[in-house]
Amino acid sequence: MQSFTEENYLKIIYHLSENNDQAVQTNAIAEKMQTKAASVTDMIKKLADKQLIDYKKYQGVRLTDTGKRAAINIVRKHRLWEVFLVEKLNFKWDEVHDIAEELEHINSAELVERLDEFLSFPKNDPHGDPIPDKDGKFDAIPFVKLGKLKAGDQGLIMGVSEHSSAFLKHLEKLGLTLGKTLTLTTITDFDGSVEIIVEGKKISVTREVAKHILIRI
Amino acid sequence: MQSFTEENYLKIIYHLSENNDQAVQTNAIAEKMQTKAASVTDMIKKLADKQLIDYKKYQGVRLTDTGKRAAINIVRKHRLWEVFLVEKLNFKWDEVHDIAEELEHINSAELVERLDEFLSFPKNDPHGDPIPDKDGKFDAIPFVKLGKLKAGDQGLIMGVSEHSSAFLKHLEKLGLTLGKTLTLTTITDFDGSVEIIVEGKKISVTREVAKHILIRI
DNA sequence: TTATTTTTTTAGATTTGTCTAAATATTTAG
DNA sequence: CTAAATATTTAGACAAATCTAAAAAAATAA
Ligand SMILES: [Mn+2]
Ligand SMILES: [Mn+2]
Ligand SMILES: [Mn+2]
Ligand SMILES: [Mn+2]
Repeated sequence: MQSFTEENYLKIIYHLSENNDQAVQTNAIAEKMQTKAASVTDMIKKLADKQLIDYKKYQGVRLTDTGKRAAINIVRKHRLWEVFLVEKLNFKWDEVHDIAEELEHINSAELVERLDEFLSFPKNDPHGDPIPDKDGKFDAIPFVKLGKLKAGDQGLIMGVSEHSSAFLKHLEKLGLTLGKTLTLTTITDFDGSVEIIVEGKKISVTREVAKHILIRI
Repeated sequence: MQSFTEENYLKIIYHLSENNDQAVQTNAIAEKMQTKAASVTDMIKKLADKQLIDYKKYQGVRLTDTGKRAAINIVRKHRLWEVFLVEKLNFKWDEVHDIAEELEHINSAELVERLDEFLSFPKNDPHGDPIPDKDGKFDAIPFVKLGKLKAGDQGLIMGVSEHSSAFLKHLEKLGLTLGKTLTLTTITDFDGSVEIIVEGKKISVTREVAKHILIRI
């Protein structure tokens, strides 16, 4: 079994290598963990000793199969707890992340399976992210970022790539929640902001925001 | 905020002083914490520095008001999570304690209040123990231990004073679960075991078991 | 291809919670 | 009331996770 800290490192390494199979750099981990590179090097050695990552000095790290399985299990728990908090305890989607950061470390396979069942085996969490099944399998639905759409394109909001409370509250206020259909009308060259229509209403969205909205066409 | 370890010490000190207002001894804490007396002395000093306990060398410890409030809040969380596990996730009463030992440290006042509401503000946990409310208040229902009843006495099983899985499974097998009515027919002088009638069936219960069954007459 | 910048690692300390062994205080028994 | 037994504390050490400062390697630029 891993400590909380080890689990957090594994999860962060997993997320950093999720969308590209490069080795993950010490500094990237340090930034996400909000710690110093020297501390990361220490922990990296420990995880390598435990065969949870492959590591060669100065070459960055990669999760081993065992490490990846452990990381995905933590992600699974995180997302299931988020569903629980939103669906059963009526939290809003911007309120659940920090609590799930704690709950994801609770250690009971039986608990996770029963929670999954209690929630009727949800496929996605409140932010649209896929929930891995017991065996770590999940299908990543393909998406395009709103910022990459062209004028006239139409699509469905299926997720976000930024999970801060501030960002999620902002989307909520704009009415840009999961499942909503939108049409892109104009792209402003000047500042990269986009005009969209959602439920008949015209909305302007800055480039920074558009970058983090995931669309299925 | 306290560390997990500090919280566990507070909870144990609370339970050790629950039924008598004596100061709690170092060795008693050490036994419950499954650690050494020297370690307890170290932690005691730390908790005293934080004004969570009153401590004079060689004199044992007492919770301060702040310490007691913190301890009761942990107990509240423990018991609410146990209700959740039994009522919502269909765990048995002998399976929930260890998981609740972890869940009780999750840190979110909002979560606790919403969980309480989700469970319809339960008054007792699956073992009959009272659940303190938000302000730490609860009423301890008076009870007599089965081992102290006299022949002919009748009563209701309202709790247990031993929470090991082995003990709870044993009770379950005997049909001695919360809410059952029983009548004591005979006390055996020889070994202190008692004969009882539950739902028409005659059962013999050893002294050791009878000592841990709480009865309301 | 050298020099500069960036990244990573090492060395040595610190904090938290624990331990063993030894010293000291308190309680119990004779 | 003294001696023995028990309970508690101190001293000194250790493992985990972190830090700062300095050294070393790698990447980038001139
Ligand atoms: Mn999250
Ligand atoms: Mn999420
Ligand atoms: Mn319990
Ligand atoms: Mn209980």
